[in-house]
Amino acid sequence: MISPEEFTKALSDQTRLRILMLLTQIEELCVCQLTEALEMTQPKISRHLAILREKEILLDKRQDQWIFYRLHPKLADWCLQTILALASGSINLQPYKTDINKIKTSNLPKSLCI
Amino acid sequence: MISPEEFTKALSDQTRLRILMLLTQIEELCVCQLTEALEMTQPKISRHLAILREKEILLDKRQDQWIFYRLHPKLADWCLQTILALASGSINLQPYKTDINKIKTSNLPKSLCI
DNA sequence: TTCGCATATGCGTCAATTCATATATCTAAT
DNA sequence: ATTAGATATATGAATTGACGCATATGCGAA
Repeated sequence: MISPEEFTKALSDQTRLRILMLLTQIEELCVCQLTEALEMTQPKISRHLAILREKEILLDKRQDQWIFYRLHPKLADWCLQTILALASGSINLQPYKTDINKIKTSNLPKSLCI
Repeated sequence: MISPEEFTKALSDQTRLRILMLLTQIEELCVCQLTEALEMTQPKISRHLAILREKEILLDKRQDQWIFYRLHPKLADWCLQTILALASGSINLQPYKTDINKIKTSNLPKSLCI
């Protein structure tokens, strides 16, 4: 079980916050969607995802050629409540607000388009 | 107004978390009480208090020879909710649990004893 | 097997953070 | 004004953290 200190350290980076805030609004996202929405290099996104995955804050799953990330379904309740409280303060601020809009207006990975 | 990123950075240190968790349980505490309960040097406690004070997460008030700290009464609701969510996951864990017991069994600053 | 796409990791560097120690400041009391 | 107690700040060493770039891995298609 993650400690409060490890948890807050995992949240104490804007890139990781932006990823987490998006995942409170949109159930799952693949690396390429995050790379596009946050306008960052793929290795940078991937490295931050690895930190959140190793702490079991996010869960990854491969689907075809993409790897999708979502909030870990077994996340402790206090962790989820913390993330949701941060989201309530973030989603109307930049850059978080714009991130969400970008994701919602962007295309899904090809194979998921019907 | 503090940004989500600044706020999570302010929480991402065990000493600062221990101070904050105590202040969710006990309305106000002076520096010497914190120094004693956390068993840390006074400059170390003072430096971490300064970080929380500069971010307006804590408010200080002088009373006689002591300076008391408490959660800032104008703290944004999402900040308070975040701190309370962390507290719900922390107060039964070490070292947070023991910190609270130490404070409750320790003496108050002299002038406050009736 | 080889190619191409999506994602992950290794490494060197630079910036930020923390700590211990020493010292300064502030207040109250003498 | 001096002293003592409480708290704050400055400094420098050591650690940690994030980044860019290059490269590796994993998988499906040809």
